Amino acid sequence: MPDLPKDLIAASSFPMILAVLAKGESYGYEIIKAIKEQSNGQLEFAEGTLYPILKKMEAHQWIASKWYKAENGRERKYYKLTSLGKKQLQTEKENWQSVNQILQNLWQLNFNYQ
Amino acid sequence: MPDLPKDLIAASSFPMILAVLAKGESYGYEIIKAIKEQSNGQLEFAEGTLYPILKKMEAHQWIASKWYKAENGRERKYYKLTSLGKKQLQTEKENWQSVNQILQNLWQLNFNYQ
DNA sequence: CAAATATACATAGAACTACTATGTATATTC
DNA sequence: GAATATACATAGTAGTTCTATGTATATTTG
Repeated sequence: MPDLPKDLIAASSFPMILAVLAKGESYGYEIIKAIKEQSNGQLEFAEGTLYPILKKMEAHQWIASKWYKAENGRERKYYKLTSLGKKQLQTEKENWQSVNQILQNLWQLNFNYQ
Repeated sequence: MPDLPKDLIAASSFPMILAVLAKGESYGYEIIKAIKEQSNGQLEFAEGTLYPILKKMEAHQWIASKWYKAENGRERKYYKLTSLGKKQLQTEKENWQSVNQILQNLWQLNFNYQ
């Protein structure tokens, strides 16, 4: 299967990451893994892609971070959704659903014309 | 309803325009109107947005254009899907459906946790 | 035990893209 | 005749993305 186009990955990155964090707080590396698993390997965010997004979300106050120490002593930066972030997740979802509905309707028309 | 984010509009522009042309050949201004109607006004491509996209699609040979003269004597540039374009429409659709499915699965998980 | 890999976070800047701003032009409406 | 709609077009600015590269430590492998 061909790689997904960059613009589509970019457009879905925010809703996707917010959705992962809605399941529970998580840290960068684990978020990457969760998305890879959820997409059966179709999507794999590089760290250099993910951390700027997390930084931006934090700047928007959609998420908040906190350092924790893992069992092996490693430091991990955990992110969790804020109430603002939950609202934004809802907004991202509605936006996506809107565009998706428009596309599905158009494709339905295409199908009917075939 | 708030405006849709630019990145989502950008990511969906190609599949959307290809889908409009799958219904039948059309010209620029009419494509803009078709999308506006199909989206109940949520989406409104500016000409400065549309024509570079059409140009790019033509460069990819997904569409072909031809000048026709309208009833009032005005020249119109009609675009139609090529067989390559039909394949690309299918690819765009599959890509979108892939990402959409990933998001819907994640949102389903979110819903179950609420 | 050393090398390789995995884990974990981070940022600069080059490359790329989008779309606004602006343009030309003619038909129609007010 | 002015305003608006219709019709097509492009340059270049602004913004964005993500690659490349970095630091660092734990674990696995040979």
